[in-house]
Amino acid sequence: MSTKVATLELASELRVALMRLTRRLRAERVDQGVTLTQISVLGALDRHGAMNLAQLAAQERVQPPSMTRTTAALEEAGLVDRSADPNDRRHTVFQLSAQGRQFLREDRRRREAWLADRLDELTTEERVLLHDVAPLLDRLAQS
Amino acid sequence: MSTKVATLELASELRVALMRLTRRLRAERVDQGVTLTQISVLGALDRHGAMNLAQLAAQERVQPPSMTRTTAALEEAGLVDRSADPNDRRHTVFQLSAQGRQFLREDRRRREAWLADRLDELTTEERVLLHDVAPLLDRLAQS
DNA sequence: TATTGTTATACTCTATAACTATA
DNA sequence: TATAGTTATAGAGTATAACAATA
Repeated sequence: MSTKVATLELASELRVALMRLTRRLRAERVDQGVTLTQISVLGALDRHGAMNLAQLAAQERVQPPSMTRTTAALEEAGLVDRSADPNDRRHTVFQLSAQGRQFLREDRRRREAWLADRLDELTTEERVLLHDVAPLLDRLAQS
Repeated sequence: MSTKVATLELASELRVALMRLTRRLRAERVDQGVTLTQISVLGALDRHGAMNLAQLAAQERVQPPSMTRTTAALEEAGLVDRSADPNDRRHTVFQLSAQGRQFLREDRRRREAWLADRLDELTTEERVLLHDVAPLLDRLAQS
């Protein structure tokens, strides 16, 4: 089936492009000391409010031990607060600290500087294309 | 400027989506023992023929020491051959071995299985979108 | 001296397995 | 027993700095 072949080729092209761009992005972390993964968690807490570790791990599609590391780093940096859920003390609830909120606010102006600069060089059509494709990529990641 | 704000938001959405999907893809490596990064290098050697280490590193947008690791793993797996360039013995030329070529041939049928399955669930329009965006992502990675 | 590639070292991100605390 | 989270351990992928071999 030629449709299937096209799909396999597309999968290959797409994956290679994704890897290269992700690698490039990781090299461009703007703020030393706060990684892209950590910023992603801060953004999730900002969008969805306080969450426990399992919820954060599910949201970010990582295993709990990976999230333990990320939240530990964020807590040490003073960007999130942790508290035990009074109803079930096995749950650890994380939320943005005032400093974390401030970080996101400041970061919003300068983050993604490299990618934004590249996007500015694109045509309007290309930006529309990327805008349309972002939620699709996210859906693929969560399927 | 609202255009600039939109660009920053787009950069953020796009980056988060890229990270999640890349993470998901890395978790789905089909063939145990050969990683996605290694397959990417095999593909580059297949497309562009023999290359030295610096050329491979530039092609994959990594630093030379990173590529040294990758080629060492591929050589140990018997998937690439190395030889000294007779004209300049500082250059190490890498090429696909017969086994590496065979690996790519077999892999072509089964690789990207997870992503291909997901892509098959998409509409034709969505696949067209991804097909159009793949080279754009690659261009961004190389800019 | 300059260039190519490797080695030494370290950090990020991820995972699985085993453990602790709580329910 | 079952669940939530942490710790221990490991491996892939990346980087910079220092080095060896070759030009």
